[in-house]
Amino acid sequence: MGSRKEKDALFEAIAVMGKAFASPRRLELVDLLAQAPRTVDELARTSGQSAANTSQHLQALHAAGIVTRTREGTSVRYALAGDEVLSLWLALREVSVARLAEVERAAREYLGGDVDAIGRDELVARMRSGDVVLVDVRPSEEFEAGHIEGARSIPLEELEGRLGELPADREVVAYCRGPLCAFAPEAVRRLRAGGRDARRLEEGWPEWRLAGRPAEHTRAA
Amino acid sequence: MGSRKEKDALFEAIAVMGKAFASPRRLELVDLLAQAPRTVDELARTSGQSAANTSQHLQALHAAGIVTRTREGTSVRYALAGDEVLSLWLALREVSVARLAEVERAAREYLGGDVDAIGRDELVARMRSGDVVLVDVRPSEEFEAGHIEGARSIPLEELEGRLGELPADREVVAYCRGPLCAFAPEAVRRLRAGGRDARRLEEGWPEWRLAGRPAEHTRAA
DNA sequence: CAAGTTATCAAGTGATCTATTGAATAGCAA
DNA sequence: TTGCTATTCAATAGATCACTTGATAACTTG
Repeated sequence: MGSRKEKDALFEAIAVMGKAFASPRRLELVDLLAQAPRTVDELARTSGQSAANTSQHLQALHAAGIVTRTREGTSVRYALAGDEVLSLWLALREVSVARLAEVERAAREYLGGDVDAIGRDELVARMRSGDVVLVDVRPSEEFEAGHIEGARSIPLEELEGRLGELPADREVVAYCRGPLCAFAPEAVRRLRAGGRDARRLEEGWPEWRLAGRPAEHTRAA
Repeated sequence: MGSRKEKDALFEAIAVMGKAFASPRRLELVDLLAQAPRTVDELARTSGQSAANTSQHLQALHAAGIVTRTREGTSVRYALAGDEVLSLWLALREVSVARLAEVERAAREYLGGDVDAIGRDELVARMRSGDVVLVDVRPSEEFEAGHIEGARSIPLEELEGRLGELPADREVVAYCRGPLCAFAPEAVRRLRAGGRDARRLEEGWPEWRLAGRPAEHTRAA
């Protein structure tokens, strides 16, 4: 007890968890799983990498206890292992934005020009008074897996074709996967180009859910 | 904006932070720095690795924005970069204990048999009523850098020789670096062997400080 | 059962990471 | 300046990791 050898073994074991977060590909998978559980095939397609590679990374995440695995007929559905894991990922992301200038720079580059944002509480207040319409611009599967209460789903690609569905006299608030997701900023730009008054929600679905705000889950999380 | 290339760059940049937590040696350094700032030489000696290697790891941590560096005459003092970093480390450690059976096993092995623990609130209440004495069993430099209000410093190695300093009619509570530190459990065993009534505090100094509980900082953090 | 999907395995190659060694540099003190 | 200590640099060998390719296994459906 208490020896150097045992201490090394302990840190070695903890580093298994650290290593799981050491690959950009794996982080992208974690980020996708933070929205909704998915099959290997779906993950491979939306992250643009080969199925074999995706499967390997998912197994690494599984070995680190970060994701759970469920067989569903011919496919296997992976999901984040729990809310502690989700909040660990959000914390890692937040610290890296705060402390690494390169992350901040890459984020600005990826997101495009900044657009006006609205916070949680103001959104809730303005929804209650009915002068705002909330739009979830993520892919519809993610909306179906869970979304903010009262939101309607209009995936970004369909936005321009469905502008007519949105009342012209109300401000539109768009939200997406989170502060590092490009969907909502882009949606706001397109809405404005279409003559609407629009802002993005400061945060995304995972942050909202984790904060315990009103949400609707259509399928099991 | 919004392209695959830019998305990859973003995750690549975040993974820099993840990679910093991917090595057991670096985690040990972070864990030491969570107690108190230290010089390269001190870190190398207490972690039992070469100075060159320690320096390299510290540079990796610095590049990831996890530690800050200050020149002090002929030596360089490193410190954790902020409380967000500390809480990220604590979160990583906690999740790995919760989700990796191997970490839990290695911890049991390292800590030796379990000893009775006392929680924050009970400790505060019993200290107030004066029927408990709180002992910090970490090395004295760590105590000097900061400790729980009202604690007295008796480093583990000196404990047996200084048993006489402790009132025999009060229960002793020992605390150390945290739940994965072997000092406090070992101290409790030795105190009991010496005929004292003793328990360990459930948490360590970093958790206490981060929770905003009463603390004394003798030097700058 | 046969065909088709989905996921995993196995092997190999190039890239990255780790720890070591020995040398170089920066600051301090005599 | 000269010596001394603390830190960093540079080069290297060994280990580990990432991604590809091609084959295999699990399951569903016709």
